[in-house]
Amino acid sequence: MERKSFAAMNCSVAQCLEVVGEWWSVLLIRDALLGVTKFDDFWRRLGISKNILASRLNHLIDRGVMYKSQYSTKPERYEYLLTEKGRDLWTVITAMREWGDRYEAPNGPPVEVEHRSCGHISTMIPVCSHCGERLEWRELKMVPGPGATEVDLLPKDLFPNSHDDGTTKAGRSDRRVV
Amino acid sequence: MERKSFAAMNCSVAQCLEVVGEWWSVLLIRDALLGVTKFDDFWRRLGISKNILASRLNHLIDRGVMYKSQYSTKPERYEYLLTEKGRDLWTVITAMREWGDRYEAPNGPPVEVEHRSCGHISTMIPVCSHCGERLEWRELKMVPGPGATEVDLLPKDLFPNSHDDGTTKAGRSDRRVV
DNA sequence: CTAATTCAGTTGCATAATGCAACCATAAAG
DNA sequence: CTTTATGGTTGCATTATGCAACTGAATTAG
Repeated sequence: MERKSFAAMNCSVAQCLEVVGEWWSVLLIRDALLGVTKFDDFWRRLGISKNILASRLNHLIDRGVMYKSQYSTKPERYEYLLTEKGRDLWTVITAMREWGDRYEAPNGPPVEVEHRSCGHISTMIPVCSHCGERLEWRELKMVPGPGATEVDLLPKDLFPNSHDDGTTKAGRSDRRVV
Repeated sequence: MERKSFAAMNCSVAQCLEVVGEWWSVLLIRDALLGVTKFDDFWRRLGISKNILASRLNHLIDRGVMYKSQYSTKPERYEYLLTEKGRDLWTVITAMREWGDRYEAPNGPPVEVEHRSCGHISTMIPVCSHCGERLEWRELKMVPGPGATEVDLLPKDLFPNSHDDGTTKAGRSDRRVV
């Protein structure tokens, strides 16, 4: 009875969790984004067990989020660096940090962000890639994308364009959208 | 030897994980954002064990992310709804979904987002709350905020303003920033 | 009127996942 | 020559997770 994997779900959120959803993984990415690279530094900063740390780092490497780079030959030593795929998780980490700042930081944000190019403290405002207006949750409507498979079992009217007439793009399958 | 808690870390990312970092929690929020409200619907859509589901829902309620609302009196039944605190996690979920779309969706995004007010498929562009320019990770500089405590053990030059002269805002403690 | 179904869980048990501490190995430092 | 720094591995104890069976109240089917 191993822990159930999210890999079979046809959902990008689930796929993201499959990569960074384990305990500690997000904090490793956070620290890596701050510039931490060495096994011992991760270990000391986080207070994580060494076996778990090794396991997480290897998983992140397997999934292409980090890679090992040799920084010493005599005692053969490697540092752990983020790939572009890993660095692109900064939006996820930043969204989490800002949510935590708003709801779980009674003494105020422990860390703030300065936008170098304008020199001011900054938060991340989400705007629409098409019209540039600020995005609000209620303005968003989920629709099936090119990778969609089935749409049954979804709450009614979330996908009003699909009447389940059998003409779903990718045909029938045992997979589920979202 | 229980699973180590992140609660003692003075970091908003860790606090967020403390609320939604457990296995399944993020998928529950995702489905709740899609309009799923009933115990059985979560169970069927996710394939989660009922005991885990009950435990996660109660945790989310304890942390103020969801609440129970009675929708039937005769068989006393409740639905699970997101609070504003919970709905505000949409940025985190969306950032995860877009990352998954980019790196873990070989057949294309299973779900896309339409921006109702402009009518087009949209992605979330992060812009600076001060200058409105698009934010890039390399343009961001982490600085201690009002809730900062200690800054030792941090990678050098990440907090160049603090020379650890003992005048840190909140004084000495065993806590660590970030 | 009885049986099956729906909804919302709870309980028991087996198997992973996690945490701790001890240990290993190389090289540099004192 | 012993200690320290770095980067792990191994063993064992404790949690967390998953599965299936069960409870219980009310509604629906036959």
